[in-house]
Amino acid sequence: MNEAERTAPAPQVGLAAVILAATLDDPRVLTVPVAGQPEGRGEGLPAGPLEPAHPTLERGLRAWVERQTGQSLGYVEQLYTFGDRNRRRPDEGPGAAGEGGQHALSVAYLALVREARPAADSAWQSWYRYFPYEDRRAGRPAALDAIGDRLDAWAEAAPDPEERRRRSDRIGLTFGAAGSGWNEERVLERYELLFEAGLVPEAGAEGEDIRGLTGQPMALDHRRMLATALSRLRGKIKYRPVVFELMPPAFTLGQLQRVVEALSGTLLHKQNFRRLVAQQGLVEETEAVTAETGGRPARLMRFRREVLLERPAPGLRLPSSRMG
Amino acid sequence: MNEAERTAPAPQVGLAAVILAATLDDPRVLTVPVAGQPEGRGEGLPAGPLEPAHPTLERGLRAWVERQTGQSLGYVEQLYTFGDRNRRRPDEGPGAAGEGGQHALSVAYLALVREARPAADSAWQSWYRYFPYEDRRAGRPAALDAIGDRLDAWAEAAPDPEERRRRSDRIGLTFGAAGSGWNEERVLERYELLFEAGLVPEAGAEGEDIRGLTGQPMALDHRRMLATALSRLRGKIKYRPVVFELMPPAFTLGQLQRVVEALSGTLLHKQNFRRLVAQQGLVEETEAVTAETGGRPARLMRFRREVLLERPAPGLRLPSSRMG
DNA sequence: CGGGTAAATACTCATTTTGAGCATAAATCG
DNA sequence: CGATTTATGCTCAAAATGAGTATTTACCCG
Repeated sequence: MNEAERTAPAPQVGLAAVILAATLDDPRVLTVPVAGQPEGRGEGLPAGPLEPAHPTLERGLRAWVERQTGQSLGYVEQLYTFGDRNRRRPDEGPGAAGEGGQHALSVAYLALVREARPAADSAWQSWYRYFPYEDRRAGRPAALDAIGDRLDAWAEAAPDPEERRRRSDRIGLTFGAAGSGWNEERVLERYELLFEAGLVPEAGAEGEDIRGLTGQPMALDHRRMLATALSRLRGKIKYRPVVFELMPPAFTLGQLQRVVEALSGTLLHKQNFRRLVAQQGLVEETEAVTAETGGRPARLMRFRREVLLERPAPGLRLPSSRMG
Repeated sequence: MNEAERTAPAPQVGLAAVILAATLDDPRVLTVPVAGQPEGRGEGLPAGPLEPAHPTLERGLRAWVERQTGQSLGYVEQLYTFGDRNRRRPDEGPGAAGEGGQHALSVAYLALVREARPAADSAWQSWYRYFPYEDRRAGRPAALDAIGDRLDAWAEAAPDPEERRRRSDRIGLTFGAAGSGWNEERVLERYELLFEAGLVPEAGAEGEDIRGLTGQPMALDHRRMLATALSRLRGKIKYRPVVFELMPPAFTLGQLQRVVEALSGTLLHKQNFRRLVAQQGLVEETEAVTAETGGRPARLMRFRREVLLERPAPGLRLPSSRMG
């Protein structure tokens, strides 16, 4: 049920799904167990080969997901197509698939769902389990210091000065150096950098401590797919009202903000956030209020679907960071 | 040399390239002749099957392009993976590949190049040849009236009122109805709509006049790939400095603006455009000036590559429209 | 060789859009 | 009741935008 078998004489085409949901404080990803993986890398994404019976790629994907997790998908978009040889471990060399051997492709999809009822073997996991350093809601994660040190060491170890400079520029660019700050969209670039620097188990890193730093690995190249999905979602949220795919039909502005913060991994200025949402016309009030939020009861809102027909590119332009 | 042969028992994986360049007033796409196509649809994109000898998808693509056109590629990014069954003509039904038959996938890439020396059989064509209604630099194209009429007729012809409303909402959304204006990024959505409405030869439309309205068709689903590329490029130009991949090493701000206008299909306010470029720190002056622009000589500028390391998301946020 | 034309470039100005706070309201908890 | 917590309303300065006006410096033309 995964793309591990890569020996057939024709290109193997696999389908994989990054299925995301969000509770108030945790963005979630749906995982399934993957057999035959190295120790500690048994978590993976729902996936399966493209079969002749599948009418389209997307329909094939939905079928696999439903079969493996029982989850039916609403919003789905294609993410990226990964070729296996891109993602060979440095120490593996040409390896199993061999030079001139067969290709294996994975077409990865992003899906956003509301309900999070795990079924069969599947389980919802916080995605910060896989990218702990991406969550800055409680401030800059301490692990970033250690990561920075290791990355710097990697840069220093470059064969020539030219390459050294390239590496440290790249570190600055992706992890935010002096001057330029943290860009929450660069999830994939950060993961790729860690991979190239050999700081993730997928790239051969050993030791338990590495998981504390760079997060839990996944089967095959699934963590890379997840990173791709987070980059896409964190970017898209700004110019398309996709968050609402993750929200219940009625919600408070506070809850909406919590979810956006959970996705982006940063905190937002509350008053400005609600001003933005309001003036964008993204939501409308319902008559109901809820007292479940702790303090003063909040008005329940609903997504205004009409906005899709009105504004050119409605999204949540994440009003500044910091501040509760 | 194209993905026409779709009978093998394993998924056929093809690679296709949308290679774009820009002269001052024309954005260009590199085309090659494709054999065995219906009358008038012999133009296509460089493409070829993924072969075992290709180390990665992207390298395979570069090899095909070089072989077919002699063009070597610089900037390349993956665009989208198309499954063939998505794109079956309504009148064809299950057709050749057959229910339960084999899939054919095409992984399409976008490439941006500077020089435009056509080689072998290839030819550079203005992309507005394929999407004439996308060029608004000389004002709203007159053809849009006729297109609008035909689309409205299609909406009217919907089987039920529900569907009719959906269709006309969609027309308004993509082609710009009252209220919401034209969004230059929706190239793909517009093409898809024309396809579904049967207003392009690829969807079975007959008659010479249709080309005057909706543009020249291409082989297979290549026009769809081109539309995908334009959507991507028109969007990306706003938040990444990709235009410079199309510019010579030194250029004037006027030339830069002409290219951006050519890509986006709209005119920009000159003074604001240069203010934007300047304050974004995207370019720096060279010592040279050129008198080749007509009036007062202009300073030659060059792209500041360092900006990639500084600003989070530098791009050209297209300062307003209208106005020379 | 002086006037007309075409760009390029420099500034101005009113509006909007941001980023940051302050202040008040309405619940719950001890 | 007073402290705490979240929701909501409003203000204000700084920065970004949209739309012009004005000036400079070529070339072209007779």
